[in-house]
Amino acid sequence: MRLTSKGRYGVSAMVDINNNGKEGKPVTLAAISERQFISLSYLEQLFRSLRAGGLVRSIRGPGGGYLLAHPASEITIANVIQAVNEPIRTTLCENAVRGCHRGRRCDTHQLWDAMGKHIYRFLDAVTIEMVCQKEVDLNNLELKPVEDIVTEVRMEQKIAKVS
Amino acid sequence: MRLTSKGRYGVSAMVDINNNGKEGKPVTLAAISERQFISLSYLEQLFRSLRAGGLVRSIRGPGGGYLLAHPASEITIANVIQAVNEPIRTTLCENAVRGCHRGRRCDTHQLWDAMGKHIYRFLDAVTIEMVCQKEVDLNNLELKPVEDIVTEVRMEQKIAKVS
DNA sequence: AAAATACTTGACTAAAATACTCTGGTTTAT
DNA sequence: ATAAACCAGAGTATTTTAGTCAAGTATTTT
Repeated sequence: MRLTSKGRYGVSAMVDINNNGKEGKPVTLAAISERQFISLSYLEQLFRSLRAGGLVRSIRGPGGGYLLAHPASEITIANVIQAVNEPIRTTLCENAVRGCHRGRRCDTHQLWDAMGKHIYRFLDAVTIEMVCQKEVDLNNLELKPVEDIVTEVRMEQKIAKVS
Repeated sequence: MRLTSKGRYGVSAMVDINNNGKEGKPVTLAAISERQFISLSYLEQLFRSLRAGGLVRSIRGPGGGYLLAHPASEITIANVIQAVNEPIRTTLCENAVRGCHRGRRCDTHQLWDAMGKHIYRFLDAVTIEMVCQKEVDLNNLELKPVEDIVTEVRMEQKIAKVS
């Protein structure tokens, strides 16, 4: 999983649908484009991925648009980010089995592995619905135990920004 | 704070010094270069930042090298990553005071803010010493309460990779 | 004093990734 | 039929990153 502004846009779009597509009315990409300041072409690209990931379904023709494929309470931020990003290519660090450099597991492997799990646990605990409900305190969530996290982590380039 | 492979290299180098510079002996960049597979030139660039950040001190001349400026138990991963990365330029999201787009705080602002804090709390809880002590379980750390976190968060491009 | 070792600094560059845009479709409701 | 709306792939400009190069300066050992 990569966290990029593509993922950010994906989440914004999903939240927009949940906020504006009440009563089963589909939301058009043109409407999302205006509200979220995302170009239509780029949205089309994003929704291609979201649709392939089973997160939205579309209704074609005039009056059509997009709907969430599941209740907002069942779609996590991790789901969205995973959907819009391509599968990963290994770059710096080989996978956990092979070790990091030339068969030797690097001294910091555990650290980056733990960090990735830590991030994932957060993103997996937050749903689209929670983002829409402003009163939810995202700073004190109940996270799933680490044992339930099945991901394997790699650190690549940019990761986050905390000034 | 950005998490990049530059930060990764920085942490590797700091861990290397702690592991190999016992008894107050300085560690040369050439030695780190060999052990960690980082080019000497690039290490020089990294250590310029680490030194400016007060994390290492140098001893010049033959027999010289670098020492940790503080005990490994007092240097956090957040410290290292902060030191090697340039100050941040705002791109997508304005700061917390100004709002996100044209004065309007975006619907997902809280989410990315909370995510940044979540990541920071982890990196601030892990010290160089902990990374060196393989028996520490980084997956179940005691984190500082959110109230004590003074950072402000922005999401930019790539953020993390969790396959 | 000379020489070797090692740190210091700034500028520069190549490669990769990202964030889009563009063009041309196809489907479906009215 | 027509228009709204989705679908798809290729392509491109920008940004960022990772890393190099060249030319120093400081310190210790011999």
